[in-house]
Formats: sequence, structure tokens, C-alpha cells
Amino acid sequence: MTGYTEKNRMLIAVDCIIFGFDGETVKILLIKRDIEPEKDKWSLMGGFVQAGESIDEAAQNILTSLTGLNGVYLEQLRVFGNPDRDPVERTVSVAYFALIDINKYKKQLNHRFHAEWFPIKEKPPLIFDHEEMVETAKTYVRYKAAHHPLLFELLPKKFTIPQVQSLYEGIFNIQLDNRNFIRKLTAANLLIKLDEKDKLNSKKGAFYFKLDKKRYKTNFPNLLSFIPKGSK
Amino acid sequence: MTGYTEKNRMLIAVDCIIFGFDGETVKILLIKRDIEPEKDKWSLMGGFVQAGESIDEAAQNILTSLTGLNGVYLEQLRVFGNPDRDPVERTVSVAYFALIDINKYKKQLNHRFHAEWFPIKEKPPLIFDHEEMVETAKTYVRYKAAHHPLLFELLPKKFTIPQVQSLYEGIFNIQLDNRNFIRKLTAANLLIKLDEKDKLNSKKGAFYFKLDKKRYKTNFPNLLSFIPKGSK
DNA sequence: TCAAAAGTGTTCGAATTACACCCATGG
DNA sequence: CCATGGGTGTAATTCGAACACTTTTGA
Repeated sequence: MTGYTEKNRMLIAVDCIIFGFDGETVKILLIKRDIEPEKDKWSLMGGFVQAGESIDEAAQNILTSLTGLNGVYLEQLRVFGNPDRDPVERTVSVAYFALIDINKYKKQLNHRFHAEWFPIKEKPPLIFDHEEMVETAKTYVRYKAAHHPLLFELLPKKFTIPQVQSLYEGIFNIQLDNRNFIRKLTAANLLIKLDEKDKLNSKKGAFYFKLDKKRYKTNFPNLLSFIPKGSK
Repeated sequence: MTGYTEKNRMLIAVDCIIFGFDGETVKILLIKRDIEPEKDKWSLMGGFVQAGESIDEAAQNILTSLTGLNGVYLEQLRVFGNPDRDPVERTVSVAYFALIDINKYKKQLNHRFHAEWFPIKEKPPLIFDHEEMVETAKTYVRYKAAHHPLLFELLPKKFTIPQVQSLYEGIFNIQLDNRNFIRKLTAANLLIKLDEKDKLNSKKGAFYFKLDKKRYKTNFPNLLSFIPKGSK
């Protein structure tokens, strides 16, 4: 342990991996970078941590400035700090991921950043080590979602069970038995059935549900398993 | 997203929460701080990230300088970056946790740091936000160990099943049924039985086992559950 | 010989899976 | 009137918790 003198001060950045779901596809929000280096290339939304600001605050501010959204699910992923990750100057970046309902977001987009949603599977190459960040985030979200009802953060206020199922199938890249999925999900006791039906995807129509927020909050740290054991 | 000019450069530190197990108790390694502020108070082992060094390397170097150990389990926990967490100057700290077998460590201790092992339940107050770091690490290790065979990192090369059990009981603060535990553990197929017995704790003696490293590595990311559901 | 820890076997109920089948309805 | 997705019912199986019982051996 050495003293404070003659230490190396560095830039601290925050980069946000913003995931969204539109009812069909899992997407990621990218911006077209407006500064050198790598101007006009696609990048995660990010920024530098300011003097009086905690890192969490910085992440929240960056997210809000782009999406206009507050109260969105935002979690620290991890730090990326290779000495040469930013060619201009040593910059340590703290990656955060956000989960948002795309529809909620659409209207409030700040166009200054030239942001665009890309289906996860068709995203363009990214600058610096942002590819690695996205991969890490995808892996982590999968991991966490296998135990926590995390993915509800991606859904709109009211949603149908088949929608939830296709979200899980998209995230985990698997096929699920809809009959067992329905039962597992309703058994979890997290949903409240509404009277309305969504008739877009079937003639019979699927009932809308909303989250039971109380139970959701209380049960959040508990384990849930929507993924059958046999499916790697 | 703003440019690189006029940015706030900050100190980046690494702090290590070092957990160890001596066969009976889970312990944490602390050092007596030798610089101001808070000189002579207990603290996590830490240091600043140097210019050419990645954060992971910095953490590894710090760990090695204290314990003399390499190849120890070391994982990034998360960043602590409140503006006032270090009273001297804004410092962002990346917390890492390490899991080590205490016996392995004993001989190589670097005495320069006045380090000492404390049973987790009897640790002294710590400086800055180190308490919060330790709490976060404890919670996270519990969480991860509930699904991964993480705790084997704390055990010596050869160990008995009752030892593993008391480790789990210590970490999770629960009592486990030894008969079910034995079966679960052997069913996981991670252990190789040795001929030797440990006779210290019983007259009958308990067989030593060693890890099946191949299976351990391959199965590491898979889920395992040693903790019964009923025990919060 | 007996106390105490290590380890095996057995039972029972809950949870998981696979899958047959019914429901509602727009074209 | 039938194809299509939504949803219920049910049998077969696995899994986990509880617990009776055997084994070993030093004191």
C-alpha cells in the first residue's frame, strides 16, 4: 500500500448497455458517436463521471439524457479497465445495463444522439471494447434471469403470457412448452389477470396480465426457475 | 456525451476482500493501515491502479504482494465510487474478493503489512466504506455459492465431506443434514475419493477427497444446489 | 462396551416434464 | 367449419427432505 502522492489519476467513464423488447425481438440501443476518435461509428451510450457525482448517479444521468426515462432498471455490470481500451487516454469504464420497455421509450428519445434500436442479433460492430461489454451483459442477464423475474422489466405494463414466453425464448434461445410455461408462471403468483384480451396474435385472444408489484418487489431476490433443467 | 477536454481525472484504487477457511471458521484477512488518514486502523488490503496496469492485474498484484499467492480465485465484485468515500481525495475503488485456503497462505505472509485473520463474525470496524464492501462480498459469495461449487476454492487439496459441510454451514449460517449432504455432494460427481482418512474429528475417520479438476472446470458454470430451499 | 461421528437405505410428498385434449374465433 | 394459437388436465418421473439404521473405532 503506497501513499497518495504521485498517483495516476484517470478518466472514469460510464457505458450503458440498454436492452429493450418490443413484443417480438430483444433489441439494443446504440448511438452514433459524435466525437473523435471513431466519429460516426456505433457505440454504447456513455459519458464521463463528473466531480460531485457518484458512479450510479452518473449512469442514471446518462440514461436519462438519452431516453428521458427515470426509474428504469439499471444495474452495474462490471469495470472494464485495460490500459489501452481507449486510444486517446487511459479511461476506466464502468459498464451498466438497463432493461426497458421499448414502447415507453419511443416518444421521449433525445434525437441529439442519433440513437437507434438494433435487434441483438443484427447489431453493427462497436468501438473500443464495447463488443465485450455487450457480450458480458448478455451472459449476465441470462444468468440472472434464470433465477430472478428480471425480464419483466422489459415488458410493458400489460402483457400476455405468450409474450413473456417469447421473451424468454428470445433471451435464452430455446423453445419452451407453452402449457408448462403458463402453469409455472401463474403458479409464481406474480401476475394479476386483466379482463382485456390481446387479439393480435390469435383468434381466441390471450388475456392481458399486469405485475403484482407488491409480490414482485418482495419476491425479487428469491429464486425462480423458468428454464427447464434439460435445456442448456 | 461530452469531449475529453476538461474532464475530471480521479484516483483508481483496488480493495481486496480476502476470505479464508481453516477447516472450522470462515475468516477474513485485514491489514493495519500504515498511512494517514486512519493510520493504524484496520482496513482491507488495497492499493492504487498504476499507469500500465489493467484493473485485474492491479488486483492480482495487490493480492500477491500480501499473500505471496498466485492462481488464487479472484473475482471483481463491483465499483464503489461515492464522491466522498475517501476523505483525502476523490477515489474510485474497484472491490475484488479472493477465496483462499488459509493453510496454503500461512507461510508466505508478507509481514510488512501487519495482516491478521479475523473470524468473519469478530472482525473489527473498518475504515471508509470497507464495511459495505465486506457486506456486499458476503452477500455475493453466498448468492454465487448457492449455485456454483465456488466454496471449494477455500478448501485444501484434500478434504473430507464433513469439512465441506461445515464450510457450507458456516457460510450460510444453517444446519444441514449430513446424510443428505453427503449424497448430494457425491452425486455431483466432482470429487475423487482417496484412500486416506482424517481421524481428527471422529474415531471412525472420514475419507479424504480431492477435486476432479476436469469436471470442476467444465461444470463450474453449471448450477448446483447444496442449500435446501426452506433455509433462508 | 459405548459414545460419537461417518455413512447407507428407505420413504413420502412436491415439483417437473411430457403430452393428450378442449376452447374460442376469424377467415 | 376448420386452422390456429390459448389454455386445462393428467400420468410418469425425478428430486428433495426426513429419518431409521448400520458401521467404525478410540477411550
